[in-house]
Amino acid sequence: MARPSVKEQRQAQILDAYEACVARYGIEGATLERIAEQAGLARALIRHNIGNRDELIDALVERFIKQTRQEIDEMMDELPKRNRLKVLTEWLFDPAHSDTQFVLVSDALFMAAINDPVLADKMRKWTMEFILAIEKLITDDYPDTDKKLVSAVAAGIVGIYFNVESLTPLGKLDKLAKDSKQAVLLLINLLK
Amino acid sequence: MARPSVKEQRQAQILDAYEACVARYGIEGATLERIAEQAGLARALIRHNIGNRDELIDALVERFIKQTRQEIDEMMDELPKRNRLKVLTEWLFDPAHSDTQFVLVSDALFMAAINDPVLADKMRKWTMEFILAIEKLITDDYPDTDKKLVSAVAAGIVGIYFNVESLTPLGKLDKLAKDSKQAVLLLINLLK
DNA sequence: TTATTAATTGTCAAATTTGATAATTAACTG
DNA sequence: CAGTTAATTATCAAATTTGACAATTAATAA
Repeated sequence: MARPSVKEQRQAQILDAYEACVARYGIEGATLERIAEQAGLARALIRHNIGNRDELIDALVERFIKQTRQEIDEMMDELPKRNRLKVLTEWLFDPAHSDTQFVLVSDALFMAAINDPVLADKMRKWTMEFILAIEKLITDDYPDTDKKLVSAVAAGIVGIYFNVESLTPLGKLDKLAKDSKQAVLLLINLLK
Repeated sequence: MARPSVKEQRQAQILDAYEACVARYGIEGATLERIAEQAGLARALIRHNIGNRDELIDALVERFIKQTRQEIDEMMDELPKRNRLKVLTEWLFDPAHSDTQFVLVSDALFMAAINDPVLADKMRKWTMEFILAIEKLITDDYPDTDKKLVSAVAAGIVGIYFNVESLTPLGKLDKLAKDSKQAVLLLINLLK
């Protein structure tokens, strides 16, 4: 019939560039010009393939949630059958597994959510899913644990982890990262 | 001699408006026009009293650090002589003491610090001061505690607290706040 | 080869934001 | 009242960003 569509590749290409720009310049500083330059495309192609600014951030959020949900599932599947919580802790606080760009994008999305109730719902739900996954791990590793203890420890683990991730872009916080990991292990040891 | 200067009042007035705009529109969205409107002043007066955009954020950061440092000191002074850590925990997780605008401004400053090494140093130092204050409280309340335990618990408390504060602007996170407080209390109970 | 559909490029106008400076007004002192 | 200093206002030019649309080019099927 006609020329084949490359819309899906272009959309991915644009969102990749968008993430890089958000990480570098913040959500407001990620202008269409910069995104286009980062993607190696003409600015009009952003409009053609995705749309205006609002549609751009919508697309970014959707992809972000979809991707991270999948990655969390995969990570959970890869954990061993026993002692999963401690293995996960090693994974979470391993600097090699920290993705600066990912952290900056998620921070930017949380900030953007403050003035956008729809986005706020999505990010809240996203956070809750993560906490629930941790709670499930806890009850798997340590059944018969008091329900309130489970939710407190899960909230503590996630809080400490989120905080470290959001601060690490500042750099030079190795000690804080180590101490935070120890704090998480302290909480886990309460479950025995 | 001459007309009296109102520069100091004007500067405070402008920085107040700046904080309000940063909280509402983010650090990039806080344009000079919006700040001027929020302050009830002409845009040129911002330039006259403080300067351009860069000087504006410098002034904001300096005031932010100075003010919070003072507030932390005052808060510490107001704590009782015994059981100070638990009293502080009640204070930190009391919704009545949560200042949304303050949280949003500090979050914005952390984000801005990522591309500004000088600002990053200041925010890192600011964070460290807070952690050290907690560590001091711990050793006051529970002397003879192992040093590593002290720093781990302090990192945990601060991490959990910072995380809750940065997420609460999303709203509807009461359960997370309560669970987080419980997690902090769990850490504190390890000190006995 | 031609028709068809989509990708790509080019261009323009409107709105926003900022930096800068001149001109004017206000408050105080002697 | 006159002089002096600072506050305030008015206005301009430049740069940035965005939205929209027309024109062109490319790839495939019949």
